[in-house]
Amino acid sequence: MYDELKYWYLRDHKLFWTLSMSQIKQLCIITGFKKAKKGDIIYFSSSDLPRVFLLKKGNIKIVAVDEEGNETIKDIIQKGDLFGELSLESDTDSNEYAKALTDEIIICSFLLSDFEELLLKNPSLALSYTKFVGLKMKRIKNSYSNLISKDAKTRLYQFLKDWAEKEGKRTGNRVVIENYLTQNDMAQVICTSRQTATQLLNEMETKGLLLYSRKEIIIEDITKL
Amino acid sequence: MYDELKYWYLRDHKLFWTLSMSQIKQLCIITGFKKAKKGDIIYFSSSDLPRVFLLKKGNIKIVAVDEEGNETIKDIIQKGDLFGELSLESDTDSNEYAKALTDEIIICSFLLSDFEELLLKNPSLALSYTKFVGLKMKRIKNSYSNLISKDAKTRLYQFLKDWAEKEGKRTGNRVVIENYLTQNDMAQVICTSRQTATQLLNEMETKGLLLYSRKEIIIEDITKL
DNA sequence: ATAAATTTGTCAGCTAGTTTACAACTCAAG
DNA sequence: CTTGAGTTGTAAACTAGCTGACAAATTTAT
Repeated sequence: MYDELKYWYLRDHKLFWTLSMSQIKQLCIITGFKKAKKGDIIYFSSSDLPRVFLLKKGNIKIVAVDEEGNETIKDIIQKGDLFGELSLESDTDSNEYAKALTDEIIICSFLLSDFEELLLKNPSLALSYTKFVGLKMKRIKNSYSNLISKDAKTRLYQFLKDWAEKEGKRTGNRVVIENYLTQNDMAQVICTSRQTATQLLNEMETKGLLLYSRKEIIIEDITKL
Repeated sequence: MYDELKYWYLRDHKLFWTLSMSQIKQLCIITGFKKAKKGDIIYFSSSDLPRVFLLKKGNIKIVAVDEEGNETIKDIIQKGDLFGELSLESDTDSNEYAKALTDEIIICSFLLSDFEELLLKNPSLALSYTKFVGLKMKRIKNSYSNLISKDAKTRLYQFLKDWAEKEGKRTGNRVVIENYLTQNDMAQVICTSRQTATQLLNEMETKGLLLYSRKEIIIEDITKL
C-alpha cells in the first residue's frame, strides 16, 4: 500500500506519463516524505544529499535569507510542482528555507543521483525533463522581464491573472482564489513595497474589480483585469 | 574538409565533450552556416523550422521588438554560446532578430528535431544538456535578481566585472575589454536609461577606475570595482 | 478573555532614475 | 573634405514608488 502510494505520486506527474506503470514500479526512487502544517518551516539541510522535491499537497514559499538577514521570497510552490535542484547541480551556498502557507502540506522527495540514473536509463524521460526545465526557464524569463519593464500596477494585475488561472475556481467570468498569501507576500513576489501593494489592492476593490479578504480573493470579472 | 569543420565546431563545445569523435562524426546534425558583418541584421525566420544556433565567432545581440516598435535587448551572445530554442519548444509569437556587433560573425545551426533525436540516442548528452540549461537558468535568475534588488550603479559595476571576466584580457589587475557595445546597449542590458549609464561611466572615469572609448574599455584595477 | 503578534490602511516626505531636450563629438561614406 | 547618421555629454523638470511612522483591524497564543 505504502509503495503503491509512492508510485502513484510519480505517476500523477505529467513528467512521468511517458513511462509505463511497470517501469515506474521498477524505479522506486522516492526516498523521503514530509508533512507539515501552516507556518511550519521546512529546512533543506545543505549537509544532506541534493534532492528533487515534489509538492503533493498545499502551498509553500521558498524564502532566501541574505547576509544581513533580509528575507526575500524566491518562489511560491503550488500543488504538483517539482522543485529543488532542477538544474541537476547542487546549490551549495544559498541559505534557503521553505515555509508552509496552507494547513496540510505533503512533500515527497528523491535523491538527485537516483533521478540522474533514471534519466540515463530512459532517454525519452530525459528529453521530457529537458523540455520541462526549458519551459520553466522560459516562464522565469517572462516573469522577470515583466518585473523589469512593467510598472507595479501591471505586475499586480498580471500576478492576479496568473494566480487565478492556475488555482482559481472559475464560474463564468467570476473567479475565486483561496488566499494563502499576505499582502506582504504578494508585494515581494511582484517586487514592490507592501504599502504599494496594499494601495493597489484597495484601489482595485474600490473600482469593484475584486473582493479581498484574508481567506479568499474574489475577482468579479476576470476579463476586466 | 568542410565536414571536418562541422564536426570540429561541435567537438569544440563543452556540451559535446561526452561524445567520442566517431560518435560526433555520425551525427552530422549541422545543417546551416551563416556569416555576417558588423551591423548586419540576422533574422530568424519564424516560418523556418526551429533551430538551435551556435555562435562560433564574434558577438551579436538579440533584440526583441514589441507591438509599439520599441526595441529591447534580450541577450548579448558571445563566442561559443549556444542560443535559440534552448527550451526545445518553438517560440511562435516573439518578434526577434539578431544584430552583429563585431566585424566577422560565424553562426552555425542545426534543426531542433535533429537535436532531439540525438538526445534520445545519447542519454548522457541529454543529461549534460539539461545541466547546461539548468546552469543557464541559474545565471539568468542571478542576473535578474541583481537587476531587481540592486541600484543602477551596482548593476553597471557587476556588468563590467562579469564582462571583464568573460572576455577581458588581464595583465595583473589591469583588464582590457574589446568594446563592441554602445553606452545605449549597456544601458539596456542593465536596464537603465542611456543617460544614467553615461553619467555613471563618466563618474567612473573621473574616479580613475576605468578608461572608456568606443574601441575598448580599460579597467585599471579590477579589484577596485 | 486578554495580551501579544501579525496584518492591513494611510499619509507625507524623499530620492533614484526617467524623460525631454539640446549640444558636441566621432566616424564612415560619398 | 563634407555630410549626415550615430553616439556621447549635460542639465532641468518630473514622477513612480520607497521609507518611515503610526493607527486600526484581525488573528493567535496564553
